[in-house]
Amino acid sequence: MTKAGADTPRERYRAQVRAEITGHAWEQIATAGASALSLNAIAKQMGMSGPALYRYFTSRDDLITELVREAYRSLADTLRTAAATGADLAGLAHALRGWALADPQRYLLIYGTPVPGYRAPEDVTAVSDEIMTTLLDACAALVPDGPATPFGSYLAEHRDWAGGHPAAPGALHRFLTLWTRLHGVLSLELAGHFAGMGFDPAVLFAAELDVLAHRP
Amino acid sequence: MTKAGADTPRERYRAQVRAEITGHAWEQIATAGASALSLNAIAKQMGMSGPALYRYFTSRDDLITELVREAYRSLADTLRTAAATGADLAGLAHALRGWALADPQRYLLIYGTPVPGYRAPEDVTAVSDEIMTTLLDACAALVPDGPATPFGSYLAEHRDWAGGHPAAPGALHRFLTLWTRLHGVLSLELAGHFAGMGFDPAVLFAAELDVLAHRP
DNA sequence: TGTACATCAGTGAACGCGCGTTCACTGATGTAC
DNA sequence: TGTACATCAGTGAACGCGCGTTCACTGATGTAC
Repeated sequence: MTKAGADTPRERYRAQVRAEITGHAWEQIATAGASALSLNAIAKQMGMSGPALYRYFTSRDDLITELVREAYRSLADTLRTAAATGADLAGLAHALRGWALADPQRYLLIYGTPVPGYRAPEDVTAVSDEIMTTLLDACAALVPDGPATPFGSYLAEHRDWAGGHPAAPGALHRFLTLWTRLHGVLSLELAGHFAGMGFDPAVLFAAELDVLAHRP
Repeated sequence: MTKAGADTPRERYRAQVRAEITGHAWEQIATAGASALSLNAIAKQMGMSGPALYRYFTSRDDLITELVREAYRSLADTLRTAAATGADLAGLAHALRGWALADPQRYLLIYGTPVPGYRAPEDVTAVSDEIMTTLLDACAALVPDGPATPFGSYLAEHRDWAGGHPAAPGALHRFLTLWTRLHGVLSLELAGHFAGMGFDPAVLFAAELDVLAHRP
């Protein structure tokens, strides 16, 4: 067969080198941002010639795609693990914040300004959905449910994105505001826009989360 | 004298060419993002040789700085004009949204993922403060004022950023949540993260704004 | 009003750089009998 | 266990490209007497 899951020495070696490449790629992104990612620079760091990387990634875009996949996968795992160990909505939110602060450029790679001309591959939508579902579950588990709101009713009629999730309108509303509000605080913080303002972004984050845990 | 404000034909010509350069720069940014900005490409578009632009900007970073300045200036003017014609907080928010949607990359240039290695110049903070002040004024003008909140009290003790603005704690809280919440919705919308979700981002924006107009 | 001079916008050649990517190749690793 | 062959990781040279930036220059525009 020699298919995807095979575990020959060569396969293992390939996987290891691929991991080493993405490792250096993440370092590079953390330092200089995604637009500065260079295959040749990575090769140099690894003590290899540039063309060698083409054994592992068919192009620069292919490597970026892998990084995007890894980022989504990592966030989804982080949230799923937190949920599995009993975290409620607030716990998930703090897990999200921790994940974002651990590597700002990784967060910004998927939720920041899109790389111009780059289009995310199809298969990340599944992982992206997993992230949403985990958060949506936590919203639905909250009692009391969010009160009936005009926007909640509107969402109940535009819930295709929820993929058949049986969440009540209040939960849908809560999820969307959670997502956008936390992202608002996080992205401004990561971009340095609170620098020198004299308050702790963590307190603002907690305040926004506190509101969300009680009313949408 | 022949100082800054002079209006000789040559000065006017210089100003005009500078404006033409930034015009093409904005087009380029709107198409391919800030990281793809190229002096040579702009020169080609204008039918000039590359080095000619160095008569007008000392470097690529200098041009980007000018664009950042223009963006802040433009947003500050938009909000100030709206406020001067009687717009309340909701009116300002809609002006902000209109400004952002008119040129997404312009919004993202100042509020999106920072260009790696680029540091904004000192003198934009004044314009940035003007933007904040306009919004803070509108928050302070709202009645009833926001209720006393733990975060409001916290901000009252960490209000250096408000630059001596006589806003009550509730107004400070309201301003910060306004900023982060609207940015959260706007930036995700501009980055295309709501694409295919089946609801209208404008409705979400309006819902968030509606909450803010009544309680923080 | 006309001439002499200074200013300055724009050119073209050049420098050095790093990029993504291709290609024909070497040499080591694994497989089949 | 040993030999013949196939696979495949990695190299080095090369291609074409566009970038930011410098420099010595030409020629037009403005200024001073």
